[in-house]
Formats: sequence, structure tokens, C-alpha cells
Amino acid sequence: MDNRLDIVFSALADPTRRSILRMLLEDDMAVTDVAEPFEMSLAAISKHLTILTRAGLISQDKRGRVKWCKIEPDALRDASVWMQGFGQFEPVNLDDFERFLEGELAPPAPPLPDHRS
Amino acid sequence: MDNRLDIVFSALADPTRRSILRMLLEDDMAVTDVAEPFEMSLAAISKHLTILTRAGLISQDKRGRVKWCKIEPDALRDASVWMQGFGQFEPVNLDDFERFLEGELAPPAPPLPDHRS
DNA sequence: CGCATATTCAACCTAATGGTTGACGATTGC
DNA sequence: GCAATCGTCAACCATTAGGTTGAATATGCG
Repeated sequence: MDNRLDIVFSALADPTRRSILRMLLEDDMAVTDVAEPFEMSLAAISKHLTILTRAGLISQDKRGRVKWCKIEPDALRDASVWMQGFGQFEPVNLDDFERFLEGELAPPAPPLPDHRS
Repeated sequence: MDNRLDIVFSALADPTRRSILRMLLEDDMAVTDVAEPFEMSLAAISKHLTILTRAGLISQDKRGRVKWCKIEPDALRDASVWMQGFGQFEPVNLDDFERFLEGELAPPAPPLPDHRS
């Protein structure tokens, strides 16, 4: 795994890590708090956070014994630009995104309505 | 790996598969022709194509003994929508996107994500 | 028909991934 | 000072991913 895109895309390929990113979208969080809603060990979450950090998707700032995690949206830029290269698709907006998030949090819902005429 | 995004992102996480997508962006290709520039077996490429197909990123149409591979840009939409969700917080995406559009690979006038302030 | 071509299948190998547990080093607060 | 808390490290385990090779299955052509 040499390429930057490899690292970013494979970081994004894990649902736990995407959930973490969604959480951090709301606010910065300590590692323990990030781990709290998940049904896996703290060590596992710590590993996920390391992967997200190496992908540049988050940054971690240790203050005292607490390590604060902060989202770094810039890192998605390369991947986003790459994908736009295929971009014969329709505009996306915040409504779509929110609907999409609900879809992923509630698995039975389909990912997206088809808005390609 | 159940989620749709899991499949798309992990399909995109491999450099060989991204190369294949770039090639197919130019034109539809037979499996053998896709494999030609790579230094790996045809079987390996065949597997990559299966993964891309399952991710919905390409489609394969068998005519005679030749299986034609065709890019399916729509499948990137979900992932793109997801990523744009992070872009809402920083305008940097738009600048880069526009710069990218002025570059060589640019498809014509794709609409920008709606910021909606 | 018989052979070459196109693609996949099956078995196998190695390395990476995602998880566990328990011990450990820092830091904080009583 | 000492115990609790925060987070990582190390060792381990099971599964998946990406590759190989060789055989198998279609299909096209002379």
C-alpha cells in the first residue's frame, strides 16, 4: 500500500471507521468517548483511529492523558477529486447526504433515491 | 462486508483496480485487453474485474467469447455523496474541483455540490 | 471436426486486516 | 503516595485479499 489514495480509500472501506468519522463530524472527541458506542474493545478502536490518522482523515492531539480526535476534511480532497474524474453523475447536496446517512445508520433503508432523471 | 459503501470503497482501495477504471474511462475493453498492460496473470485481472463488477463500478457484457467491460460511473455517486458530506465544512473541495476540471481529464461541466449555506 | 482464443474455476500460498486479551507507561486526583 | 483512568503495545487468532498455476469451459475459425 504505497499510494495515498490506497490508504484513504481503504480507511474509508470500513464501516466502523466511517461511523467514527460521522461522530467526529459533530465534535472533537476523546478516544474513550469515541469507543463508547461501539461493541468492541478500546484497543480495536484505538487501532481504527491510528488508521484514520495515517490516512490523514483525522488528527490526534494529546492533552494530558486525554487524546483528542479531530476530523480533517481536507484529506478527502484527493480522493474526492479522483472520483470526480468519473463525474458524469448528478449534483449532490446536503439533503442527499443526510438521507444517505440515515440509510446507513438504519440498514434496511436503501442508500439513495435515484435522482437521475 | 455487507454495506454498499464498504464494497465500493474497498474496490477503489486497490491501485490496479483504479488503473483499470482509468483505462475503461477511455473506452470499453475486453478482459484480455484490460489485462495486457499489467504484469500479473489474466486470472488475477479477472478477479479484479469481478470485484469492480460487484461494486457496480463496471458492467460486463459477454458477446461471443469476448466479455466487454464498461465503466458505470453512477456507482461512484453514493461514495461521492458520502465524501461530499465532509466537504460541506470546507470550501477547499470546490476550488480543487474547478482546478481539476480545467485539467486534462475533465468531463464536461458537472454541477457542483450545493452549499446551501 | 479440431484447434486456437477468451475467460473463469479450483486449489493453493502469503500477507494483511480486524478483532481479542493482558500488561504496560502516563497522567490525574484523593 | 497510591489508586484509578487513558490510551497503546504485544502477542495471538481467524478471516479475507491478492496473487499464482493448471485445468476446465465456451466460443470462433479454417
